[in-house]
Amino acid sequence: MRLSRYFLPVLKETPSEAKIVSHRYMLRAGLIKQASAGIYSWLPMGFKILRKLENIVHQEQQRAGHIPMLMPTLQTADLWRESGRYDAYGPEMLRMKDRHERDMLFSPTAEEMFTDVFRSNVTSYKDLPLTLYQIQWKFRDEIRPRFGVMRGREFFMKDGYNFDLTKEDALHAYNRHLVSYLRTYERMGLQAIPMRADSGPIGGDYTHEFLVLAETGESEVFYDSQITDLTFGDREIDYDDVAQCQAVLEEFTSRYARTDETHVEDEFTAQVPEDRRRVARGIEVGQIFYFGTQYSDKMGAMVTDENGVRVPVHMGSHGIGVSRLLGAIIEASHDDKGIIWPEGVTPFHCGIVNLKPGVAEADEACDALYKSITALGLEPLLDDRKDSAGAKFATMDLIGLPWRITVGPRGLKNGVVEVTCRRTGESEEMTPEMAVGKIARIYGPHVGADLTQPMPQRAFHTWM
RNA sequence: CGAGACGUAGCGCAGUGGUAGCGCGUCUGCUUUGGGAGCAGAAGGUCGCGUGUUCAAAUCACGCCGUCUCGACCA
Repeated sequence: MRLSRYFLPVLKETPSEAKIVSHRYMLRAGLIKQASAGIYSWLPMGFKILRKLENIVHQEQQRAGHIPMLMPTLQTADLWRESGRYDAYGPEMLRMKDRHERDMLFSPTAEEMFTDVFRSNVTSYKDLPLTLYQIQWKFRDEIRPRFGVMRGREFFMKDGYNFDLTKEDALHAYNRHLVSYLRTYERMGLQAIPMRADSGPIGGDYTHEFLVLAETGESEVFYDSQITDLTFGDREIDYDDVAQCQAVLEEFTSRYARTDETHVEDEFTAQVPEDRRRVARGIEVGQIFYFGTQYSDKMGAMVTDENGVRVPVHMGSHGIGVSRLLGAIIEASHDDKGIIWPEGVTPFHCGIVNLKPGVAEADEACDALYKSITALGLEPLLDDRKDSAGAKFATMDLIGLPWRITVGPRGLKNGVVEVTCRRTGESEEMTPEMAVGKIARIYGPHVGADLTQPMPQRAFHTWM
């Protein structure tokens, strides 16, 4: 993309309503514009990042064998009356009437919808296990939205629902989600720690929240410092291997890690040596639940087991706050000049700054770099505007592309361009060909090779 | 929802009863160009909305709406 043809309304000054760094930088970098309290328009570059995050979530969910679909945002009250949540939910649920005076709502979550789809189509244990999910806009009418997209009213969220014959099977689904979530966050350049969480009104003993450590986090967290040494890396995972998924869960959840909701100081001090005890703040970016037959009982989601007995299915639900992740990533990765995007989610893979647009050799060198990088399957952002060097660098630093190639007559005279790492600020001069090679090597692990396959041994009879 | 603050140009702000301002940004032209350049010119405002007080309201009073902060609540 050429900046002269893009739409990137950056701000030099910070709008006064933005209090935390991610909100300030999202506004200044031209990612979002507030439409009303807790509701945002996604400007082109913000939308691009949102789509990147969405794609990563899709890929990792499908790799785990989970099946994507899409539910309506506007739903009638009927199903919600069936589960009892229409009355239980309170004013957080945005309610409205259609022209026929029917009670409608903007979905804040979708247990009822998914359970209804399941019960209408699945009747035998042979069709299990099954995990359906969506990535869709949700609405919760928060009393006081704040912190930009970190706590909006409208938010983009992945929500998935597993349907299993037994509790053991459902717990495997729980583990599978934990593993896939660890992979997902790590691809986004985040370390998200699974912490024992409060199940809240949804009930059930099995629930973990995933928290990204950040000073501005909404939750206080207590953990064993050994946890932050754990990484998922590129280990091979067979999502159908029950023991393997269980082992990962144990590896990542055996040490003390809790939010303030479940923290018990005595257990903390008993289990963790003093030099490894950490108290910090965290941003919640996901949560997994096993809740048993709560919804299947109420809504009649039953299957016939191998003895011919109709039994309610065991369920769980699992969420990732996709729009919130933009804020979380920025909170975890920025400096005083702006955002620093991890390579896995950056809106453009590298910036090319033409210091002298209009000068033939600079224009030609930039065009050649642009074409070579595009040919690698990568997207460069070329700043070809006639503006001062300082202004261009400031914009590039603000929007946070992890790599920048600076092209000017001074360097070209010696046959070199400058490659700068946004994170470290280190620059290196090299030929344009070497610069392209460097960018190619950096992004090698992040492009291509994203194979996704559903679980091989399951055949669902209405799945076409 | 309780308490508090604030709504004036795209953004940041000044203007406390007498013709609507400043900085940044934007646009035009020229000169510039290795870390948010210079000169000249220009565009851009129902002063959140309504009612009232007054000869006169951005300014005072009342009501409403919106936004933000702290708390409670939440992904």
